Amino acid sequence: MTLRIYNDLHHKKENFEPLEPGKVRMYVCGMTVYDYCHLGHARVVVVFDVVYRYLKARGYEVTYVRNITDIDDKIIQRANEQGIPFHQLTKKFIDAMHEDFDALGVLRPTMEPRATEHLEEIIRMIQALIDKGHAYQAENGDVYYDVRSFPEYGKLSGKSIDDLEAGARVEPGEGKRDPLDFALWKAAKPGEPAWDSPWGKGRPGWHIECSAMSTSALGDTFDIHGGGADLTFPHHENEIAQSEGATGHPFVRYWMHNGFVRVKEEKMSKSLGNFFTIRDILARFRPEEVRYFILTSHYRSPLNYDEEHLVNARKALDRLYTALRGLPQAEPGEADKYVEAFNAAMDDDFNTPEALAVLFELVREINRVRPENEEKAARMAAELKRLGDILGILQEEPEAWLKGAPSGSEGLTDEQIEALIQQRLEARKAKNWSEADRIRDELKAQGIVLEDSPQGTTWRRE
RNA sequence: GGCCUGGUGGCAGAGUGGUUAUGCAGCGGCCUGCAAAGCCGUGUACCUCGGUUCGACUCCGGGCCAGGCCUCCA
Repeated sequence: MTLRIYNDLHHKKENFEPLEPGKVRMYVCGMTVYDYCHLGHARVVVVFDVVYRYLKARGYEVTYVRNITDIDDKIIQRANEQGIPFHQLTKKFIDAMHEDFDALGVLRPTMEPRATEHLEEIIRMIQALIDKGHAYQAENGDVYYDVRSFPEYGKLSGKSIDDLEAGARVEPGEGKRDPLDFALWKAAKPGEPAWDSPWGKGRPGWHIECSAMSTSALGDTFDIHGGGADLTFPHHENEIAQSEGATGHPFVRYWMHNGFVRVKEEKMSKSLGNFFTIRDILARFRPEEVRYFILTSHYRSPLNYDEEHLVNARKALDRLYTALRGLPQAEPGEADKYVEAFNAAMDDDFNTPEALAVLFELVREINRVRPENEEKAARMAAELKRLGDILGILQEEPEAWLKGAPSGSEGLTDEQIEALIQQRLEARKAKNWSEADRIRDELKAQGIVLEDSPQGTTWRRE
């Protein structure tokens, strides 16, 4: 079977063939760290975390690079507002970002390069662009990319230079030869953080850092470049112009962009102010619920944020964990049909909704088999858990999950619940059904669901 | 204005030229002291108008609607 990936460069699914057999080099645009991450950021990192996990599960050796933009206009502005050095601000939000992503079960990338630690590569690439006639220094000291010098400009976003030209704005005092030209190096203004360069003190533009860090880590040409769909233009278009202009080699083989998170049919974004930070959401929902919710829609489709959907995610996960509950440890097996279907779904451009559907089909089979053949059910359950791991779910102890309370909730302790269950057991022995039902109703009112079986009574929080 | 996505059942959300998505919710049954969980069964669907086809939700064209990019944005 062949893995197929929707390549945004050609607007179609293509067979995935890495540059070097058995190895995958992948770069994803990470965060600009001037604030807490919101659900839109969570989607990018979860989506590409699943890509990373699946490629590894498929046997590839994956080098996964996700950068951190730790110097830019917004960072400087925010640091000035707070009266602190910019690196103090970025440290705070890098730490917060790691906390959030770790909570969501996102594996750390192979490398997390920061712009401020790669000035040398950035400067070298800008110099190469100047040497090859793709860039120039303007009178104000800034260095700009000469878009007209790169005939293929627009090939990723499907825009023509002339169309862009019509709508382009010219900011006064920028010194660009052409309104479409973009800054590679920004000359320092008084009081701004600055680094030495052949063009005087200044700092790198946003686009060049990704080109420099990706190619220095992964080579002139690498396999996958990902990011949010809003980066297609101009960020990724500019990356292509910079990297191919500087190296003379093709830059990226497969471009992948994930769709937006929406709130009431509108893009969730900082500028619209309709965003929910990851930590806001994790105060009310468990990380795995958020992760599951993200994976219920295909990565290129829009994802509508709504608390009801998180509640639904919880119920769906309950069903998966219920199938795992109470089965002995076993080696994965007896589920080849489902494993094949799962892989087929993932091979089809990482179709996680389809892959999840396969998991539920496997669950039904486990529940059917369990009464007759617990050993077999256990092997199938182990397979379910292994597949879940590829999506980054189902790794908790089923009992712990099912008894787990939603974040931030209060209520009865486990001990109080167990005590009430004991009381009810006594009542049931005495066939005092009304008392038994009273206790069960009382617990139900507290969000505790009891389940009687021949093996005894189990409970869970709903 | 230019360019790009998408419009599926009560909700969410895949997919396919003629056959059950899946989850939640609903309904009937089994199980249960009664429930819950689970299992079995079941209903509601493919924006609109044309076209291609033996046959289209699925392909093509128009329309309507929604979202996005064209400026920082994951």
